[in-house]
Amino acid sequence: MTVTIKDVAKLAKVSPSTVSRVIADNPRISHKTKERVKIVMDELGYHPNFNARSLINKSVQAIGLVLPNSTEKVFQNPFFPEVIRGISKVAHDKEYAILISTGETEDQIYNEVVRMVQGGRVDGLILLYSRVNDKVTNFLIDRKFPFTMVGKPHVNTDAITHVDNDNYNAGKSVTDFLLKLGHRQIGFVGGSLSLLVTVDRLRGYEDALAAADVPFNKEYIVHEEFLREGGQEAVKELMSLKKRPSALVVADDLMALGMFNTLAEMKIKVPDHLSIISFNNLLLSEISRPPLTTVDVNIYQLGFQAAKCLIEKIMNPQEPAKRIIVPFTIIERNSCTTK
Amino acid sequence: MTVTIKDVAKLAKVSPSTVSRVIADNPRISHKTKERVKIVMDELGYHPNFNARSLINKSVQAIGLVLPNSTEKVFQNPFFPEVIRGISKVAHDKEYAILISTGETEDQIYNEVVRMVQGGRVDGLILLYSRVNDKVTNFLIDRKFPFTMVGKPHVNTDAITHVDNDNYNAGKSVTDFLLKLGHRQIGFVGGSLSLLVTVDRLRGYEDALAAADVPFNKEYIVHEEFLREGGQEAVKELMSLKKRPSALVVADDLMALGMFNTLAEMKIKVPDHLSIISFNNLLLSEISRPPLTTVDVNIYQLGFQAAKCLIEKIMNPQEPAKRIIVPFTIIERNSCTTK
DNA sequence: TTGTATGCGTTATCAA
DNA sequence: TTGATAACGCATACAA
Repeated sequence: MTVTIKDVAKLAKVSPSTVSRVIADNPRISHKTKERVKIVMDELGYHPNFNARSLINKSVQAIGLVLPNSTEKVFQNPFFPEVIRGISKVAHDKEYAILISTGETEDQIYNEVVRMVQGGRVDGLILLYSRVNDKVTNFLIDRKFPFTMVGKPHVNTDAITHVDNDNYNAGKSVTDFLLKLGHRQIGFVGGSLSLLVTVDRLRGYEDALAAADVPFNKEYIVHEEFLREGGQEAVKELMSLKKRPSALVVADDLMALGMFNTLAEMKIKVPDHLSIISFNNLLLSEISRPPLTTVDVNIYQLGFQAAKCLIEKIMNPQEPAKRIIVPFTIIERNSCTTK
Repeated sequence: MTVTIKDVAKLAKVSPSTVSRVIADNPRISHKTKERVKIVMDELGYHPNFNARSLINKSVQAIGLVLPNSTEKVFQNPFFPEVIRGISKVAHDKEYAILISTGETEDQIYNEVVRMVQGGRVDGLILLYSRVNDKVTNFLIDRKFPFTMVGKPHVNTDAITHVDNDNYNAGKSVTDFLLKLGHRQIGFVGGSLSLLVTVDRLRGYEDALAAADVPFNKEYIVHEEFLREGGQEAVKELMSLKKRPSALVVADDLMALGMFNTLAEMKIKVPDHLSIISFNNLLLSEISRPPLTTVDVNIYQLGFQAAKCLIEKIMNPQEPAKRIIVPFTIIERNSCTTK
């Protein structure tokens, strides 16, 4: 059916190994036969079989992306396409294929990863999240399988190459920003506490409050999914408090956006009645009404660097673990005002 | 290094073929040995090697997605993540992996596809575009390789399974919509004419004008990329005409959004001075100012159906070619008004 | 510089 | 019900 190395060999009147060497551009093959074989390859439309090759090389020239969740949910948030843009850039340059996980639950994803790795489907993985006690991470460490992480590892931080923002300081800066505007009732809307990004930013938030002698109020802390619905839930909760916050730190632009609808229904105006600062600087943060004051975390770079490090690691297993901190910037728009 | 079928065989005191049969759940193996082998597999942490298996099966349980362009560009438009959401849903259900193309130019993408196909990296492909004289399409037809298309094939329409909107009627409906509002100077901003979606909608637009006895004005037709910049270019061009259009049909929400900035600079108000109706009903069309009147083309379904058909085709090569038309709906918001 | 033989991990065929 | 053997397509050690 498909044309193999043998077909080429036969027609070129050489042995299969010679053809194989021509493909690998082995220097010990005469220029003449190289040419001849190449012509036959073209003629026959020969292309090497990846699976056969991988079987020997133990390399498939592919990297896998592990999402925190089902693609279905995750791709609702423009954060992920944007990381993938960065990843894809280097994958393409280095001629690696990209495989994406599709599992829906944590367990499904774990099993998928195990199959990918053990089955030899990928040479390395990028984890697009960092979670406490993550089975996937533990498995990969255990197997000594090459991977990098967007975010900060829960444990073995120094042994795992990862690309992250300084989320502690980001959380702090953002809170300081609101404090400077005169706010004292500042709410914090994060993702799950099992996500390290939440933990770090929350710590920054707490420390900023403490430094300003603002008492910490547990009721002001809410955790929800990084989706519009998450923002809606969060704001409902916070705005039903007897003492409403006057400003909010929100972990994601999409959540902030979700809040807008709910707040409108409640006749609460942003920023007049409630200041909101969020994270990610997605396109939508620029076009929303009001435009969001947000933290640009440089998503593209996050992906780009993670992919770059991964491929380095794959090509050279001795490559030491790295930590890369991508800088963030507060983009001031119109969702915050003085208290 | 990795544990193979032979290791399991040895420890379970059976032959490798028996182990293989246990994996395949072959009925001719006694329940007893099946259990024994399974225990050993667990013990050793055995997982089948995908590449070896594919070598024989000629099936890799993976589908490839071919983007019209570099991931870098394409993922700026939320259309694609949304199609992928639909695709991913069925891929996951059927246990297929997803590979995405990363090529930047048409030629690079073509070569990538050839390598994917000939190299046996995927069992089938989904083309996320439809283009005139597309090398990729021709190659796949020629090779009789399973693929489906989101969009309408340029040629061999009946022989290629594809999922599309009725873009002719969509273009017509949208133009009628503007005509009913009293507009006569209606501009059309599409993507490249090599994209069939543009061609179809343009025909609908023209026919609607003709039916309403509105003269067709060539100057009112502009073609740009499906990006914000594309919208900006287009609107600059159209608004520099001596006789400006009073309404625009725009091929994509993101383009429409791009127009907003430029129009603001020009002190042209939407919809007061210019009505805009666009396509796709992306999230951003809902939050933009003003919210966009747009056509919901049901992107998720487009992807979902394309994936479903592809996998059917892979599992049964006899499966006849299908055409699936996903319905569209005009979502009226506030970017259009009467003339 | 080139060819032969062997093996990668699995499945399928044939025998037992 | 199970085992031995060949084959999938390619790469490499060893020979020539």
